[in-house]
Amino acid sequence: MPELPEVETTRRALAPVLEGKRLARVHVARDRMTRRNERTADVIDRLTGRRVLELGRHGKFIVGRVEGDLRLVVHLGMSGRMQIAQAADDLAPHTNVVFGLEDGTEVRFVDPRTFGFVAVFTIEEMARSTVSGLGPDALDDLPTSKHLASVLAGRLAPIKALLLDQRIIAGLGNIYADEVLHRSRIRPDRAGGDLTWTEVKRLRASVRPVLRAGLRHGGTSLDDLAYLLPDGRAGEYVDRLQVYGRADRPCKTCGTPVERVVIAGRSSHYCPHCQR
DNA sequence: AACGATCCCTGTTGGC
DNA sequence: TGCCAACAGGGATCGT
Repeated sequence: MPELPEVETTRRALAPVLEGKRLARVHVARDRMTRRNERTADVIDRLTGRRVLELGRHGKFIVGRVEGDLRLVVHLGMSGRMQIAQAADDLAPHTNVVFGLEDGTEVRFVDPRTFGFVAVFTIEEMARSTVSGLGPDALDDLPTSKHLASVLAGRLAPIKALLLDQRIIAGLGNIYADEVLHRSRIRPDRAGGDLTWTEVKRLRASVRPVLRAGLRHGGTSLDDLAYLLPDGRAGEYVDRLQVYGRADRPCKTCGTPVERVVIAGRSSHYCPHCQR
């Protein structure tokens, strides 16, 4: 599932291919992918002939600067992945958007479930979009424990749900939220406002190590149909997951069977012995 | 305001 | 064995 480590891995692979290059041709095979713009033609017309100046990221959103004060916003959704290919190469199934460069290189957005999207915004549109409502980036701009404690104070929602709220911290998804909570030794169903100061500090201290570990291993590929690296390789962090997807299997720390519960409509995995 | 539920979408999985 | 319902999940939206 593309979360911060997968998105950052993707961004790092695409940056040298796209930065400074002119988009000669933009093809959209599924209109749903451009639903954040009024019309598909807006995406195509605004990008065609313009150069991508810089490729950045905020949480799970890839945000590129494009000539003409435009922003290219890409979200991989849950099944999206980018491919770097040549124009003559066969198209993979569900290739929904193609960015063609002048030298024949193509960046292809493959997304079977179409939860991902491509948008091109003006600065004004950007300010009205959800991207501007994102909380600080979980890796590059992680809030202090103090700030985190003040945001969590009084909140009754389970900490797992709050970690998934992109307005609080941007970048954690279902997998890494579970992993962060395991490293923090905090049960996912604890009310956010009930965490002690010590627990908030432990939580804060766990976020970046977990994300960096994911990043080091190219992210998490649960199966080869969902997220893959732009070169086609699978992310290998899946082998190092402590709890996510490991229901009824032994906790790697203590051997207690991992439990699976549903919190805020998402499956949550935790060790009932390590996490209190 | 905060929080939970529902929907979107399609490949995969589990049950009968 | 074969079919179909259930499931997975990020984010938008809606109801309470």
